Amino acid sequence: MVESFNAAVYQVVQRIPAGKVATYGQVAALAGNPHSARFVGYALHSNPSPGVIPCHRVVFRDGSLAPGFAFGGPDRQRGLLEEEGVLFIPPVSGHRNAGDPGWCVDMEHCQWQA
DNA sequence: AGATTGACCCAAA
DNA sequence: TTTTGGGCCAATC
Repeated sequence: MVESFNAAVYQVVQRIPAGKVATYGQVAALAGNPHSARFVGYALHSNPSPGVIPCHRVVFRDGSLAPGFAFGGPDRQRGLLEEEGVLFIPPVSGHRNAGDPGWCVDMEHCQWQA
């Protein structure tokens, strides 16, 4: 593997099946850097690769979305995920909700398992 | 050319 | 229980 960490991230994200979602940590680990979840999000933010990367399938560990989504807003993302069959659930108390207090992905049933 | 920030996640104090 | 710090790579100023 000689491709940059960035490229590895893109490969993993594209590998996520429809109707499933992966977390930044999950993608980072599959990319080969379990301790670099930060750069996963940054890679997508900086180099969305000609729109080939389904960033909307990448969510927080809690199931919420990144604060600065780039597809047109978090609303757009929820619609896309729902279209693919991802289940959404209201914010669960006792869980870390980081950014979007609106809706969270049902990680219990929709998290992508490599 | 060098320094800083940036879509995160986990562990320890 | 909450808060702080650490860890990594790449792009941008």
